[in-house]
Amino acid sequence: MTQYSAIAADLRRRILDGEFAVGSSLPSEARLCVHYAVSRATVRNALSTLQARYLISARRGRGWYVNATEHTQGFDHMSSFAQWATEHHLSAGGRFVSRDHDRASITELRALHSPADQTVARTLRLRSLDQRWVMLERSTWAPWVASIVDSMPDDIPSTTAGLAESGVDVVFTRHRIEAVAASSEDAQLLGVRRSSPLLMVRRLTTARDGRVVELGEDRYVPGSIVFEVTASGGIARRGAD
Amino acid sequence: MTQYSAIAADLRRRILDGEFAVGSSLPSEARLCVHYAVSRATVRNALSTLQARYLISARRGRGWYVNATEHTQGFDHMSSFAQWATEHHLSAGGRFVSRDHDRASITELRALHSPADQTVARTLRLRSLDQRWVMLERSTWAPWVASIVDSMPDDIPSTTAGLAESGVDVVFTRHRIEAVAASSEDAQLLGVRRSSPLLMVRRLTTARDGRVVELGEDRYVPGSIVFEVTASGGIARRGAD
DNA sequence: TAGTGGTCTAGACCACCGT
DNA sequence: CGGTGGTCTAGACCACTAT
Repeated sequence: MTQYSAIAADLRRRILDGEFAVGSSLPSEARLCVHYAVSRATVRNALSTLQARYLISARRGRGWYVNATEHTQGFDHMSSFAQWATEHHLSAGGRFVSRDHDRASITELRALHSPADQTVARTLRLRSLDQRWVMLERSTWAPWVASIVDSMPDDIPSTTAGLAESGVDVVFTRHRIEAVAASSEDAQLLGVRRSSPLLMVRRLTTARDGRVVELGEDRYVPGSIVFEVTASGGIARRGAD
Repeated sequence: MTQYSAIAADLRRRILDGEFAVGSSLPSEARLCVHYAVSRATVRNALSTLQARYLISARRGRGWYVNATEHTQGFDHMSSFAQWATEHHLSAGGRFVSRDHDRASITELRALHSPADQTVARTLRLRSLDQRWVMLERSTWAPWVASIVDSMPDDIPSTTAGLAESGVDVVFTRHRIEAVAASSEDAQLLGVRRSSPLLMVRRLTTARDGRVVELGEDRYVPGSIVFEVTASGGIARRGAD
């Protein structure tokens, strides 16, 4: 435990305990330096971590103010389905419904940054949360990871963890969120009515070296998972660029 | 322009120009200090701003690596519908369909942090993007802003801007994203079929002093707007807590 | 072992805010 | 004006990574 993270945790606790109410200001950085007996840089490091989570915000010449009493998990911390579940003390499961190899479509090739005439792996996977099927995951895997995906057991709980074991670190994901009507296949596998609303998340995951790993399309049963985002409004609160 | 933001901008330009490819490493912090003739703290401040945008990430003992060449707009920059539209060079419109005063429900009172037996303002508003109706906005306004909302013209393009003119700065918004089926009313106003899928965003907006301003529920026509999030994966890349 | 990023110190000057 | 946060310096020691 570093000093600044201990200070951040303590300040967070004091906010949750009500010592610093929403809308009120924190002690000045100088006072915090004295109180925690550290340098100003360390105090600012602690405050920055709370600011990054939108718990507090600073006003030049005035002080640090409390935005919220709750720590809300934003997309910052969203990674893989399984990782997310673990962090929330839920058990994530998965089962491959089908795995095939196929020629990539032109759209896919462009998205995968792959040369023409490549064979990709296509998978359909049911995913559960606490033993309840809540999501259907359709993935197209880039040729260079297809064999790794092939070798995974049918009930692997996390493909991201499986890839990591093979030395493929997923570091970057872009999510696009939309709403769609359930297809017949969706409805049957997820146990919902046809054309009932599903939350669809299109993902593009990238490895550390920049290569595209997977094109994913997840369809969630409404109510099973809520995507939550906390954002500070106003204009350009972040310092730079 | 501060030094660190200038350095961040320069590094970003060099990444975009291809001098540092995706997956490759940046010069070490020490080299960057020499190159830009600044102290290490300044270099790290610059790198942090790029890291916050998921453009680069660090590996202890190894160096800084380029994640992506693109700057992707995430929810960090999401504020009000109108502000978002303006930033994307789209024209946002709005029209109040109804405005009423009503007793707050118990759920609403708790969410608004309001004492019992308060009268809230309830509004239903159609919102357009480039002259197309794409969203239906149901809002419950806290008692202390109800009169401000009452005084707004029917076709006000941005209630957030209207509130700001009255001295109410919205600084904090929590979004919860789900999928729902269109009700009869939704279908009629948005021009879609009943029970067709809509993207629903529940919002809680808060003023600078911590008071809750609005409870909102937005329903988007699919395809009109895509919510996009870019996130770095891996395990707890952020320092603390 | 040499080089890297992660953390920390003890100062400094500045722009901005309220009085 | 005094107090606040924003930026910056010139060091230091540590944990981790590669060779």
